[in-house]
Amino acid sequence: MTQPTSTEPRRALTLRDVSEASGVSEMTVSRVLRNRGDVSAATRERVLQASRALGYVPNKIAGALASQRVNLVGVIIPSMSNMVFPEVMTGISSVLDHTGLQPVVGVTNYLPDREEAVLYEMLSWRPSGVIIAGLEHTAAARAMMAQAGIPIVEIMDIDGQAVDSAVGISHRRAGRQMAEAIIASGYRRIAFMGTQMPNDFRAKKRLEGFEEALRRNGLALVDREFYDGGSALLKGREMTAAILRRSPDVDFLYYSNDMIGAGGLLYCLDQGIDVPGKVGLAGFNGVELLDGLPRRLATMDACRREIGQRAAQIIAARNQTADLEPEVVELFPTLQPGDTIRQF
Amino acid sequence: MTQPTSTEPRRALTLRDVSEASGVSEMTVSRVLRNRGDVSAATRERVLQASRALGYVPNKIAGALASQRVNLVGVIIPSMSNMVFPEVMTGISSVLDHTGLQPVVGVTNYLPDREEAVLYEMLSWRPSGVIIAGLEHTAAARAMMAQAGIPIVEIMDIDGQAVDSAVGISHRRAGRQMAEAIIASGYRRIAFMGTQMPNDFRAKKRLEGFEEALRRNGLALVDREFYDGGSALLKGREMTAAILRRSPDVDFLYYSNDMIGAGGLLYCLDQGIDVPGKVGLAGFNGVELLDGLPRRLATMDACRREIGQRAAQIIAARNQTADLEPEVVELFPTLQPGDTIRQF
DNA sequence: TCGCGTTCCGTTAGCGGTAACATAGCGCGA
DNA sequence: TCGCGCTATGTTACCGCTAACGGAACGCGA
Repeated sequence: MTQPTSTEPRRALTLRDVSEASGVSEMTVSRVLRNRGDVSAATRERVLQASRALGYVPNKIAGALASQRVNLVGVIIPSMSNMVFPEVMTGISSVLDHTGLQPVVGVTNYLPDREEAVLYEMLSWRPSGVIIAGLEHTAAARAMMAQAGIPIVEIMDIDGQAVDSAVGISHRRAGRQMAEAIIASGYRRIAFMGTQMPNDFRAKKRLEGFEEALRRNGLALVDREFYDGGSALLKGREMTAAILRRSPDVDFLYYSNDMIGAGGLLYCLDQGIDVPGKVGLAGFNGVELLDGLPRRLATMDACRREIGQRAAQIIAARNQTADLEPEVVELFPTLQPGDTIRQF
Repeated sequence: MTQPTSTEPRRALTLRDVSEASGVSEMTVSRVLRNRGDVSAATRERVLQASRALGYVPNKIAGALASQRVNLVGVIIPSMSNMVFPEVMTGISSVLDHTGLQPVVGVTNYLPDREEAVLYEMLSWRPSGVIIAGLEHTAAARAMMAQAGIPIVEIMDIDGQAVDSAVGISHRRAGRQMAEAIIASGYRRIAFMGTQMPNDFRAKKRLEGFEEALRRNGLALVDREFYDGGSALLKGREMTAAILRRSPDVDFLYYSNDMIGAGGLLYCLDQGIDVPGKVGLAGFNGVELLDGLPRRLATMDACRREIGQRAAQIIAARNQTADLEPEVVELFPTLQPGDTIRQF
């Protein structure tokens, strides 16, 4: 037996090293390490011991090239820092963990060009599937996905045309529903606050649905405010202050996400404003943060975890059974009225 | 020119396809696509056109195997959902973006065995480096990192022995500092709230440093409370309520993270408790969430972004220049007293 | 004893790129 | 005109592993 040489990593170990150390062919070592094919218990043990003793780590690059199989699933999302995608990731992982597939994350910062670049980079690793947020992509990105020959699942949104499969909610409908609930509770002078980001298509669709429902009821937004960057909670406070100063007669504040909604809520409570009597508030997403607020903000959960799970299931299924049809899965968010909408 | 066959992805394209379409050798195509070696402007253009027309995406698996170079950096962190690691990721990306290196994230959920598995999986892709949170790992994980022959940077913490390089702060010292500031402000009956997690070594070290400083001043914690799971903001409220009920004479609440600290602060304000007169509060991390709170929680920023940047810089430098020495970089968090510690 | 199916393991030929070297063609000074 | 040194391109030999097939050794029923 050679020296363990724990301090000298020099050349990376290969199957050949393990094969020599255990006196069998490389192929047999490969079989043992992948649990594939018949190997006697005795040799298996011998190989495993040699492998462990040497500290051998298989080279998946070579393996993937030879077998034409990669156990990676690309996940492309716009951001990691806003509470919503981490939960999607949790859903994805919870399903993938049982399948031998592994998620690899890429972040686009809501930039279409960056999305295209990340996608290109991912596809160049020949993953078993791709999960990507949204239905809006550059033409080139769309073409790449169509050509890739692997399952693609577009998540979060279903208001549009999917390249392949899709799992999400209708943000337009979500906006509409919230507007209807607000109107039904008797509010009439409604203002909106949201992000500046031109590429947050889902927020945009929610607002469209919201305004459409207002219009159908003979109403329109009385004021609106946008922000970008910075602490969302703080921005929520600031925008709310600005709106209430500018339009003191508003009776409802609709926020495009819970974080700024929470900021707005804290501001209103600070100011001693009667919530939901004088002013009602609502956000979107159903983040667990809200559970700790002094009053529960009205919101709609976006089914984030389930979206992740369903998307991962589609990839996994398509990977096991070829020729499955693309599918579009619509989920339905539930409205959580909380304590910031008047109840009758 | 053959049909574009936009609907028929069948067999994946290879260099050969592009080579045939453009009438040059595969090697030349490879050179063009990697911008390496001399190629005449004319052929370069021809190759690029053919490549684009076909929608060719290089196979990095084959490329990596042949060149023995992989532009990936493994990043192994315990969680994505607690505000702290996303910012580390931002720091890492901001540096790596300029280097051609790409981060690949793995999440361990604070489980050592899972960390070992994730590390094994990552190393099997032969990355150019690994950034991993913490200094505590299984023996096998430690051995793998020592053997890997690539730069390894352990981040967040420097209270311990690094395998290779490290970038972080001393959590023990951070705890000590906070305790000293609290004591200096005249608080004496101090309680602690934190996570249950036995594997959050950094939180544990902060508490150790904190208690040590108390001891040196003839003090000890008068009460403590632990939680796990659930909405941190809510847990902060609940634990704070429990402590104040159980030990009504406490005059300071030290939280192991800002999120539960924020929950505690909201609770105290709800209850009309005089903060910081009757009760002072402090957290840890310096999350931007705090900016939106009605009162600014005392905290210490953990240098998260800078940790990510420095770690990425080390990997990038080691990748360019072989034989650089391992380094341990200590960063120094600053105490932000906010509005929840008495000032004289 | 023969034949045949099992079990177990080895051999061969790539996977799709790239490093390293080979070579063709050209300009240009002696 | 020759030959040298470029530049632009092609050829060859892998990288480390696995699919597919081959074959030895053995057991067992006829």
